[in-house]
Amino acid sequence: METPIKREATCEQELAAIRDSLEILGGKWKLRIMRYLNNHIDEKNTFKKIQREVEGISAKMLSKELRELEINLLVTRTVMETRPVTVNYAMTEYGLSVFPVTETLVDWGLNHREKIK
Amino acid sequence: METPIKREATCEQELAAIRDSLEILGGKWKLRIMRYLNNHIDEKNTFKKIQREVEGISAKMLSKELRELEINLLVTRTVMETRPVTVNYAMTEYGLSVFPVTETLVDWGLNHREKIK
DNA sequence: CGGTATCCATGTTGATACTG
DNA sequence: CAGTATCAACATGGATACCG
Repeated sequence: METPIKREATCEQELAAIRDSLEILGGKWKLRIMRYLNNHIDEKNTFKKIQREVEGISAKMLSKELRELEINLLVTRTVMETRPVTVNYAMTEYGLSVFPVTETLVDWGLNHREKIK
Repeated sequence: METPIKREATCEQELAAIRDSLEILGGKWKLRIMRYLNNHIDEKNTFKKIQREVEGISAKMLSKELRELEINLLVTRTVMETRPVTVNYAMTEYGLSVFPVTETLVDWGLNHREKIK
C-alpha cells in the first residue's frame, strides 16, 4: 500500500495539475486508445490492430498519441523481431490509474445529462 | 440525501458522458471562472469584475463561457436594474458538484507530475 | 456596463503519399 | 508492418471596434 501523501498546492499549481490531467484525458484519442488496450489485455495489440479498432484514427495521430502515452509511462511499446517487424502496445500498471479518474468523469457526465435534459 | 442510482452504460455512452464532462472541465476558461466565483461567493461578481480577475480572458470568451455555464445550470445570471445596468454571476448549488470532480483531476495530475519527473 | 461583430493568427487534425 | 512527410481543412481563441 502506498503512503498517503499530504499535498499542499496553490491555486496555480492546482490548475497546472488539472491541465496535466486533461492533456491525457482531454484529447480526442488517448482515452479511446487506452480503453481499447485495457479491454484487450491478453492480446497482441499491434499498431495496425489498434488503428483498425479505434474508429477513425489516422496513422499520423495514432503514432503521435501512442508516443505521448509512452512518454507519460502509461503505455509500453515493444518491438517484436518478427518478419516483418511488428510493434506491440500495452497499458502499464501505472497506466491503469487513469481509469478511476475517468469513472468520476463518466459518473458526473451521466448525472449531468439527466440534470439538463 | 439522493437516492443512489444504479447505472448501466455502454462504452459509447461512457465516452459520450466523458465528453460531456470535459466540455465543461476541459476548456481553457470555464473552470477558472467557476473557481473564481466559488472563491468570491459573498461578493457581487459582475461581468467586468470577473474579466478583471480571470487573467487574460477577452470579453468575447467570457461572454461565451458564461452563457454555456448558464445553459448547463452551473451558474446563474442576474441582471441588476442599476444605472447603468450591471449583471451578476454566481455558482448554483448544482454547480458546486464540479469541484469534487476537479479534485480527482488535481490529485491525479499532482501524482503524475511526481511520477514522470 | 455588458456585451456583439468582425477579422485574423494559430494550433490541431485529416488525407494522401511515401519509406525502411 | 509501422510508421513519416507534406499539405489542406477546420476549429479555437485573440484583438479590435462598435452598440444599447
